[in-house]
Formats: sequence, C-alpha cells, structure tokens
Amino acid sequence: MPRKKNFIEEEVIEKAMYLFWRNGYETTSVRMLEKEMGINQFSMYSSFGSKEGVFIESIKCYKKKAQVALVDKLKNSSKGVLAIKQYFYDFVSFSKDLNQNKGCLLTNTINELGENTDTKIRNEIMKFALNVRNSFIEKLKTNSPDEQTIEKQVNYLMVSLQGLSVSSKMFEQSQLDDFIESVFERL
Amino acid sequence: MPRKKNFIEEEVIEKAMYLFWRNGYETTSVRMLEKEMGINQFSMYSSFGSKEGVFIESIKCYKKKAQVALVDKLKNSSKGVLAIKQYFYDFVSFSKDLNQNKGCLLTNTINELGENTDTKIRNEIMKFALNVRNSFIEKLKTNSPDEQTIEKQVNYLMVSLQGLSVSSKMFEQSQLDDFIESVFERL
DNA sequence: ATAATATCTAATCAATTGCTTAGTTATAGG
DNA sequence: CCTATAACTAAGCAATTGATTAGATATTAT
Repeated sequence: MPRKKNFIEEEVIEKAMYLFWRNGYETTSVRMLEKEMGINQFSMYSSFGSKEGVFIESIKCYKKKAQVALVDKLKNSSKGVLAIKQYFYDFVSFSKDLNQNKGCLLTNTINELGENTDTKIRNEIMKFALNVRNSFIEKLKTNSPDEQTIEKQVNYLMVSLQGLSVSSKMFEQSQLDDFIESVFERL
Repeated sequence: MPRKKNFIEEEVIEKAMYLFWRNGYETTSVRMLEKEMGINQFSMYSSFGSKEGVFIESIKCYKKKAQVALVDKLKNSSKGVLAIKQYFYDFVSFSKDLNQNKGCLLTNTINELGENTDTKIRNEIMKFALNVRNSFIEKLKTNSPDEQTIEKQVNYLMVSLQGLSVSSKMFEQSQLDDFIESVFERL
C-alpha cells in the first residue's frame, strides 16, 4: 500500500560519507547533507533518525570501502610484511582527493570529537582499528614468531599509520614516502 | 583619561587556549569563551576582533608554551639524538590532561580545518613545525653528517610526531611507549 | 477504481551561532 | 572636582543550527 522511496539508502549515504570525510562532522550541516544527498530533510530524518544517525551509517560505509580497498587486499597478499608496506601506500592514495588529502575518516573523527565522541561511534571506530591491527599481526607472524616482538611492532605500525593520516594533510608526498620507507626499514 | 581594562589579555587568552585545545575550534562557541575567559563578548571583540582573532592569539600562546616546555629544552640538551626522544616523551605529558590526552593543538587544528584553514593560522602552524624540524636537524647532525640521511630522518621524525599526537587520544600509554622506543631504536 | 499508508514538499520550530549596539561605569588628565 | 574617553553590562541582531510539522503525492492490495 505505501509509496516507495525514490532513493537508495546506500547511495545517498555514500554521498554523505564523502561530505563528512571532506569537512568533518561539525562543519557539515544538515542543509549541506540535504543538498549533497539529493534528498529532503524529512526523508533524511525518517530514514536515519538524526544527523548523528547519518554519520554512523557514513562511518559504516567508509569502513566497508576501506575493508575492500585496503584490508582485504592486505589479507589476500602473500608478500608478508611487504604487504603492510603496500597497505601504507594504498592508504595514502585511498584518502587522496584531487590534489588534497582527506586523511582517514575514522582518525579525523577521533581527532575532532576527542573523548566526547559518542560511544556508538567510538565503538565502530575501535572495532575497525582492531581489525586492521589483527591483520597486521598475521603478516608480522611471517617475520618473527616471538609474540612480544610482534606486539611491539604492531603498536609501532598502528601509531605510524595515524601519523600518515594527519601528515598527508600538511606534508608533501615525498616526505610521506620518506616516512613509509623509514618505517619499514626498521621492521 | 580612559578606563583601564580589568583583565590581562595574556591571562584570558591562556584560558581560551585551553578551551580550544580541549574542544577544537568549531565546537568552542563564543559563549563558552566568554564564560571560560571570564570577560564579556564586547571585551573579547574589542580586544581581539573576532572569534578567529581569539583563536590566533591562542595559537601563539600555545606555541610559546610548547617552545619553553619542549623546544628550548631540546635545544639546551647535550644528549644529541637522545634529546629528541626525550622531546617525544615530553610531548605526550605536555598534552596530557588528567586521564585524557588532548594531542597537539596545532595538529588538531590542521586536522580539523584541513585545507580550509585560514592562511594566517596555517602560517603560524607551519612556522612552528619548521622551527621544531630545524631543532631536530641540529640534533641529528651529531649522529650523521650526511645531509640526505638527515633529511630522510627528519621527515620520518616529523610524521612520527603527528602520529603520536593523534594516537595519544585513542591508544594506551604502553602502546605510545612501544612506539617511541621503536622509533629511536634504530636512529 | 478505491482505500490505506508511507514518502514526498516546503514551511516552520526553538535554540544557538558569531557579532553589534545602546547605554552605564570607571579612570585618568586638566 | 570635572570632563573626556575607553571599558564595561546586557540586550539584541540576522543568520544558521538540528529537528519537526502539516498537507500534497504516489503506490499497492483489494
């Protein structure tokens, strides 16, 4: 009996995600979302409940994309630790937008909202971080069997990755390349 | 003939700075600033012109504090590269607030405002980054005389420092320690 | 075709944003 | 002790924020 939605949720969320990615959470207004998603505020609120609801779905959308483009590729690689290095390079191009770099949406979010980050959002982010972390550990095992060494190495890699995310916004590509090369020289 | 200001600009700016540091630029409203600085909006605007004006002065205040607590200490140290490692540890405690970590105000700002960062603000930030960078280079010279090596090393250190800033918001102290130790193990 | 109902448009809500203005108060030089 | 002048208080500005409402429109089972 009812009328059909004349938009696909996955499609409009993807558009919202890119907007949040470029601008951050606070700077992105519901009017901007309206325009970018191509739907009315009513539709937005009836589908996703709130601005935060749209953001949470955007985070999930980002995670899916990063999973496919970065994590799955890493998992499927047979190059061991070198695959992690490739992950770092892939991450930089993944977050590149024209001649700008948007960093990682998840890192941006933590950095913007800090400890005030909503628990639901924080959980989504932490879950993905753990996911990446475990994938790194799998590859590190091919290098060294020592658990303590691996633990230290993966902590090192996770922080390095955050550094890459922020630095890509302010540093030259050559500096990022220097960094990545240095990171894996030490591994 | 005129009336005297009954507040000291440096004092209220310091309070504003801590507020911006904790909350970020956008999330900090003029009403919050009013309350925290203990002065009226009129006084704020007549002294600093705009919210952005208050922020720019806050950035300068932050830079002064970081200069004294971190950079000057680094410069005065005779421990060579080890002094840079100390800088990393000092930075973490410098940005710690109770059991929370606020990261670096400058890094936070770049990360929040991205390429839309006002030129004046961006210049202030970049000037300080260059300042830190040069201080690192001085210490690196005590290790190796090769200019290319130093260039690569300092790029590595700068990105690592950004990583530390963001990661301090989401990771445990032990993970940060692992990271710092790993960075300087082979420098 | 009709009735039921979810989705649409578009106007509007109170609250908050950065900023300004009108009017009062304090402090100095003459 | 005045008078000039800047700093104060507090009310208010238009614009924007996230969110809601009322009424028109479309779709499907009967």
